[in-house]
Amino acid sequence: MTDQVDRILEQWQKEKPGLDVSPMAVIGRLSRTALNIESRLAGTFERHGLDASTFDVLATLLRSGARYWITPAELARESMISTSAVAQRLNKLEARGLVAREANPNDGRGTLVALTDTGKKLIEQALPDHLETERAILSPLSRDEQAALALLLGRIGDAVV
Amino acid sequence: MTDQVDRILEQWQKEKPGLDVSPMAVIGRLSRTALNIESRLAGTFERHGLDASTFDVLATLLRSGARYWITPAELARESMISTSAVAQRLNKLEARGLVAREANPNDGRGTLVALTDTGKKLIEQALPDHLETERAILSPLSRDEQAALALLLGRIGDAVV
DNA sequence: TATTGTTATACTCTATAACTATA
DNA sequence: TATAGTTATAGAGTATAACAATA
Repeated sequence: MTDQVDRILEQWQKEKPGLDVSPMAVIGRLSRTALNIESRLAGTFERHGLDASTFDVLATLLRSGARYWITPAELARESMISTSAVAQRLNKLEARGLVAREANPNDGRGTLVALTDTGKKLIEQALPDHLETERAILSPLSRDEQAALALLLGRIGDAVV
Repeated sequence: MTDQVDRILEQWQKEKPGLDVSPMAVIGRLSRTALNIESRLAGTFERHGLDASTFDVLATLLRSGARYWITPAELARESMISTSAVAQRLNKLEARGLVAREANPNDGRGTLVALTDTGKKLIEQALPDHLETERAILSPLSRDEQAALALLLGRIGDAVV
């Protein structure tokens, strides 16, 4: 049962016999798995008229509490993008009537963002479908194996971040 | 030892208590880890005047055998992008003198691509540095743990692809 | 002066479609 | 007709820098 990464490792082995390319086995699979997952999730998003970055914003707003408003700066931090990218995402979402912007009463320079009723309805419809896709992706692994995977990834993440 | 993903899960737990968001623990960490790794690898590439896609092409050429030429179609397959994207990548690499294109003697329609001496030198310098970065990223895990991680990722990949 | 947020701008990357040349 | 590869084009997404308003 060889996969694409196995073939690549064999090529390296043949071409550069002295080189220890074993890290590629792990990181190569990680990258390719992430890419594959991304494209599978994209299918679910599309069924709801969303894409990954739109879902990201709406989900962040939903989980931050239906009755709260959050600032563009917080959104930027959550999504690891610039505040300018956030402004441009919000422009689109606002045009579609999915989010609303209001002046921040505590800071005249600021803005607060929240889901509209339409936006809330949309993300609440998409979320269970999204989770179902994630569950399907992970289904080849037992619960314990999923937990082990999360733990190993967390150990790398701690060091990387 | 809570991380970003833990915080997100707690938010969901609070806001949607009935919802089983456990798949997010795994897939969220996988996505974020992949992103972090990507940005760390980018640093190494940059030190050699490369980026991920450039490295990708040069490494594919190197491991396919120094004395062989490969077709743009093969490059597209390896990198999972369109042949048009390959042509545009090759234009840049050719302009920098890192790859050479020649007519395919066996097929008048075709092109064959190979590393130039300069390109070979560059990728052979970058490769050990790249592997060192990958090793550093994986260093929090023992050899066995790295193997276990690769295996778990492979099990997901098999199902996804 | 520093900070929040938006916009103007430019850049990078990509895929689709049109095109050339050959099979 | 089908295929290999390139180019022209347009679209998506981003960040940097400039800007306005307020702290």
